[in-house]
Amino acid sequence: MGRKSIKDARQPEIIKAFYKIAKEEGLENASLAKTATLININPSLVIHYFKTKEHLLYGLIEYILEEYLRIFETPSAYKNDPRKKLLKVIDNIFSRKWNILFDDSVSYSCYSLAFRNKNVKAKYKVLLDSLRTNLEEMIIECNRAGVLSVKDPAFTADIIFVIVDGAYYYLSLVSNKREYNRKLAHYKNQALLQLNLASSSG
Amino acid sequence: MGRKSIKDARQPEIIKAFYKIAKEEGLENASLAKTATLININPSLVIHYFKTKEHLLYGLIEYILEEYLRIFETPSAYKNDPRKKLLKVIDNIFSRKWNILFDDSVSYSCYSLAFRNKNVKAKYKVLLDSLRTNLEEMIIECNRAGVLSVKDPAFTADIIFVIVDGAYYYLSLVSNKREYNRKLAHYKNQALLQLNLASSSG
Amino acid sequence: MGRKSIKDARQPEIIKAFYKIAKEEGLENASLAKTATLININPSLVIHYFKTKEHLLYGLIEYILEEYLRIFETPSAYKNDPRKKLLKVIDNIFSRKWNILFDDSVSYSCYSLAFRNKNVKAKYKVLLDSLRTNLEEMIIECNRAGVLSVKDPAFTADIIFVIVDGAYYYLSLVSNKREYNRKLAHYKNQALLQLNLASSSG
Amino acid sequence: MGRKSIKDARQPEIIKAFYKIAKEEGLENASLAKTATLININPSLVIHYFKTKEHLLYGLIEYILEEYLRIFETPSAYKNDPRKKLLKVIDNIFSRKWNILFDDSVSYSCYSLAFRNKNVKAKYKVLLDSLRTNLEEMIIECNRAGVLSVKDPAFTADIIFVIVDGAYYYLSLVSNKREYNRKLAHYKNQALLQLNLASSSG
DNA sequence: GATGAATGAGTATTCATTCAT
DNA sequence: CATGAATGAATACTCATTCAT
Repeated sequence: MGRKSIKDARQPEIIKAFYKIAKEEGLENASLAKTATLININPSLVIHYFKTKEHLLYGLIEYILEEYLRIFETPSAYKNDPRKKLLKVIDNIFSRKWNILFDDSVSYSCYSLAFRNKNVKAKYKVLLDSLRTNLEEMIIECNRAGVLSVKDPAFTADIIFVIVDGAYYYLSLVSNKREYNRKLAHYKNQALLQLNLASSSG
Repeated sequence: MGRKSIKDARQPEIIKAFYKIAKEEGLENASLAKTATLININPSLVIHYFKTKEHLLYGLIEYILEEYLRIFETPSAYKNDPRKKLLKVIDNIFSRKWNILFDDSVSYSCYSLAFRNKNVKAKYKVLLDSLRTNLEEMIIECNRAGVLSVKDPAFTADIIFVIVDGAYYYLSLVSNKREYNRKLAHYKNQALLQLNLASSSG
Repeated sequence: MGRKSIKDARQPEIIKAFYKIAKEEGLENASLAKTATLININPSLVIHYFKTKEHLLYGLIEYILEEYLRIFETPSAYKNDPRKKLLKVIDNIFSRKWNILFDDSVSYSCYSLAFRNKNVKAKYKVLLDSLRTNLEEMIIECNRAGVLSVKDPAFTADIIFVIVDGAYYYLSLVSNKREYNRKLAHYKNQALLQLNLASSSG
Repeated sequence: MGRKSIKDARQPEIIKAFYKIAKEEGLENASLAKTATLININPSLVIHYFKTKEHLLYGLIEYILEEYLRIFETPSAYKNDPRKKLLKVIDNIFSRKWNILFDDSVSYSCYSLAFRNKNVKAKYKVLLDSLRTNLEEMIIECNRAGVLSVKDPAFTADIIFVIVDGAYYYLSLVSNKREYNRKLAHYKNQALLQLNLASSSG
């Protein structure tokens, strides 16, 4: 029944190339032609796989959002220790690691599309809610295990991510490494405060 | 100094037109041609006043940042009442009013440019610092007047704006009005908590 | 001769789809891709059956020309009455029925190709001559049966189709139904005049 | 007040170039790029003068239709001789001269657009009506001068153009020169018959 | 018979910009 | 100050077609 489809391999390849261009030159300057050139294919092949640039963009957004969720990846050794797991996630969030993922113009450019595109808006809402729900569940687990006693896990998870998003909004502008780290520690402490886990200082 | 030059009148006119287009179609789709058409002038005239599109963009960013600072406008009647003034500003920030100013794709698109453009990055840093400093001074004034006793006004101002920025990052995606208002109230309360001014709940 | 090949079924299906697209969007905008999409097949399959787009176009033209000749279809009851048959054909020609077949952009677009393509030109010449010869034979039959006495049947048939083609060239532009019908009646009468069969008026 | 516009010179230049390409390669293959190349300008300059290809097409159609009306041009010496003028126009119409103007794929391609474009349809209707009205007036003048006594000048003018249009529809397919001329003479005679001016034969 | 991969040329149009007037 | 001429590069996308499976 016809030639074998290699969509599963090609589509991510193209999306990643598109992402790379967008990172380097800005989403607004990322074009089908540049993307195709990067991976040595014909521009019309990009269209073949995504129909329109818009669909490629949706592909990119989905890719980015999936990456975001990897923040919850923790060592399997922590499986039975909800407290360790939670702290590890908090560490992940307030590490340069996530920052690298998060801290680029592409995600803000994509986000800005949400204001004019319901599809994009919905995708981002799902992501931000997923982040919150995942964290909430981790808090609940800690409560259940008796290692934490947070009154309103849902709101707590919410406010933590509010702090995270607001924090990086500011930190993205900070070039000075010392200032960056000091601020980051402060913000992290505020997050831990919400869990009654803050260090004495801050 | 004589008569005002036409330049002084034309430049803001063009910037506002550019902003309007950017709001409606996205910054990435805002062009000199569209801008010129909107105010019935020749595209060359836009170049005449701004040299390049990049300079027009800087004009837009400055315009937006100036608008941000209007959040601190309070009735002159409050002049001698630092507490009232502070609360009014908090009200402003957590009102739909500021949201309308803030809550559009243009500011995020401009912000995203900061990652690739040091000039833009610097401008945004100055703005975010100004917001924080202004608020910090208001807190200090309240402390001095004895109506507040905040230990670290600088950090408090900082964290309040972190909450604000994170709050709107989430709220921009919320279409449901009730959910929106409930969340907004929560976030506002968190800000007031930082000032030891929160209502009992939250 | 055994089982019909799929080719015999597929080719007309494709031609009809191509025709439909051409009707709706104009021949110049009809593509293999759109044709294939319409009948849910792969564009390559169209090429498989027609080798090139040009051949598909020839198929379309042949299809259209065949449709034209259906104007001579008359009820079998008229078989032995040449006068009735002739009048029926004249009726067919000057009815909306033929118009619907004839009155679309596709036939004129195809016709226009005759100027640059000898193949197309020849096909159209054969058609127009066939139309004339068929009518001529009907007139001769009427002459022979004594119900008509037309001196030059060949030229009469010719001039009748000249009137028909010229008539629809004008009528295709007439939107007003009353004007359309009045003109059509006039032109029909002119055709009948050529056969000495016109109504008193006109 | 700015640079002098040369639209009046450029637009017709571009239209003629577009027409030339359309004649040679067919309207459906005439592109902005080819047009620009022909007259050594940049494709975007064509857009500068016509905004869209559609508008260029309208320009072309108007140009063609204006050319059509030149069929009524007669030597000024005939000014006071309506009979001579009328016969001259009939001569014009049934000469190769008009044929050259009329007899190409472009006019039929343009005409075919009328079926999907009200604008084009209206333009063609105006032209065909103008042709008829002009001829009608010439007949009336002849009647008044006593050199003709045509009962229904309007319908007579109409039917003459019906014959003309139908005639060229057939003749465009005739390659054989002798056949072409014989037919043309026949058709012309039919037109003259409508004016009671036909030669004895026919 | 039928599909999907892949190409390369082509399309109209938009864009920022320069320069002449 | 302001317009219009002109350019050249870039854009997303469509197209017919070839070839592998």
